[in-house]
Amino acid sequence: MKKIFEVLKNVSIFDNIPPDSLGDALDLLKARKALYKKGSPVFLEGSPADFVGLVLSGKIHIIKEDYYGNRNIVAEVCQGELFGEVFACAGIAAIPVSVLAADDSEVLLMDFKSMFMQPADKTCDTLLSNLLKIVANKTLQLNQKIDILSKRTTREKILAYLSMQIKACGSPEFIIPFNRQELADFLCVERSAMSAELGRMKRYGLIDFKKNKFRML
Amino acid sequence: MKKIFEVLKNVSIFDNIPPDSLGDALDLLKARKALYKKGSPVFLEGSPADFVGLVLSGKIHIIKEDYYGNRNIVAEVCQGELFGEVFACAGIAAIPVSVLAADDSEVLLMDFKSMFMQPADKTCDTLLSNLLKIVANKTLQLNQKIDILSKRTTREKILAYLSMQIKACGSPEFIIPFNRQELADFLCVERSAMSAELGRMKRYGLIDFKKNKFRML
DNA sequence: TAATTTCTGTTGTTTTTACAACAAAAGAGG
DNA sequence: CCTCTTTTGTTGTAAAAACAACAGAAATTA
Repeated sequence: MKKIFEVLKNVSIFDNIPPDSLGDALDLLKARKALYKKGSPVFLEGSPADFVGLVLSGKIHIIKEDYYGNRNIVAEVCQGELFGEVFACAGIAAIPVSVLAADDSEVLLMDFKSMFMQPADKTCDTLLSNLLKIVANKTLQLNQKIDILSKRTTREKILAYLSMQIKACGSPEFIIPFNRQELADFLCVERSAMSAELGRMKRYGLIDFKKNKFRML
Repeated sequence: MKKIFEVLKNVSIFDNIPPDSLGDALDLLKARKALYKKGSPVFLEGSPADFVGLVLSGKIHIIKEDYYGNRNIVAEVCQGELFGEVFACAGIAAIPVSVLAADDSEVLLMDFKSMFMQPADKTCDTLLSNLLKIVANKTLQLNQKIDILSKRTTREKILAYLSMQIKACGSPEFIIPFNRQELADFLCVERSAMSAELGRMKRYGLIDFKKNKFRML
């Protein structure tokens, strides 16, 4: 349990909650730990939207599949990050995505319904306002993804994604968290076409890359 | 002022705020009314993200332009709907989109910063939790847009959009709120190509339409 | 109502992508 | 080290989209 607290200290939903109130907050949220093997489902599309997950270790992918089976990685959730909170907060019945463990992962499951039923409670108040900030930021992330997807050509999508990465890590050289297939899924383009386009961009002197290490020129 | 209250009654950010507290809430938010002519800017990209708008009448478009000038209508905001709240709640400095009046519009401008500085206030509490639900739902909307944009072909994008409309209005026959150019911008495809595709889909018996009235077959 | 402007549909050409099939490279396990 | 598997890059072909240019329809205004 001590290890959990170590992770929670750095999780923004618990910002401004004093360490000695953390246990209360977890009780309030009926928190419990669960383990998932790489590739196994955390939630399947259609599950009730009551529960929210916090990644204690490992990596979680939020996946949407269309009727042709094109996978779309909506988001990658890493240690200390939340998932499912949007569905819980929006008050919908079933989640419209699947959640899979991308690595062996430990997840803290929490019940958010309880949070909305305790007005004027200080801890609840803080959780609520932290949550608002988190959800708002997630919305901005989705906006970024829309920025990428609204580009017409594969090259523009790649450039939009890479520019985004540069901004995020502050350097023109960086390591992307996807392999080629995952990147293609994220950008919603064909892997082989993307690979070809990456090759052209390298020859053309726009970018350089080796495996997952990219550099803008 | 009475007319404003009439609109606010049905606005979900003021849900569960008793009518006699509404004035207090508006004071708290430093609300003031502003008028915008069709086509004129409400906020330009780069403006500070302190203010939030509520459409009292008319119609507002949230616009993002890429460096080639392809317009992308991120959202259409109608009477009784909020805009800019995500940027204010996320705590960023400048807004990354432009906001234009799509019609002559009345807007209620509010300062959200004040809301985060009044903990344990009942009205604030309610506003906060309403806001959370709103932002979460907006996130879901963006997810829907991503669902559309992640489709590879124009036809699939059109079908995804139309299916979405059917779900939203509960009938296979409906009127879309865009003209052809706006729809193309929303779907991030070429207008003429989309028009051609619509024609093919009609001839093929997939859909029927006349002007803005569509019907799925 | 006529003139003008805006919107929509059509068509041909060029560019880009999807698709498929395969080759090369990199990794994993024995 | 070799074999097997996975990942990545390459190429040719067919399909789709972007683009451009224009014609007809609809809406607006004088």
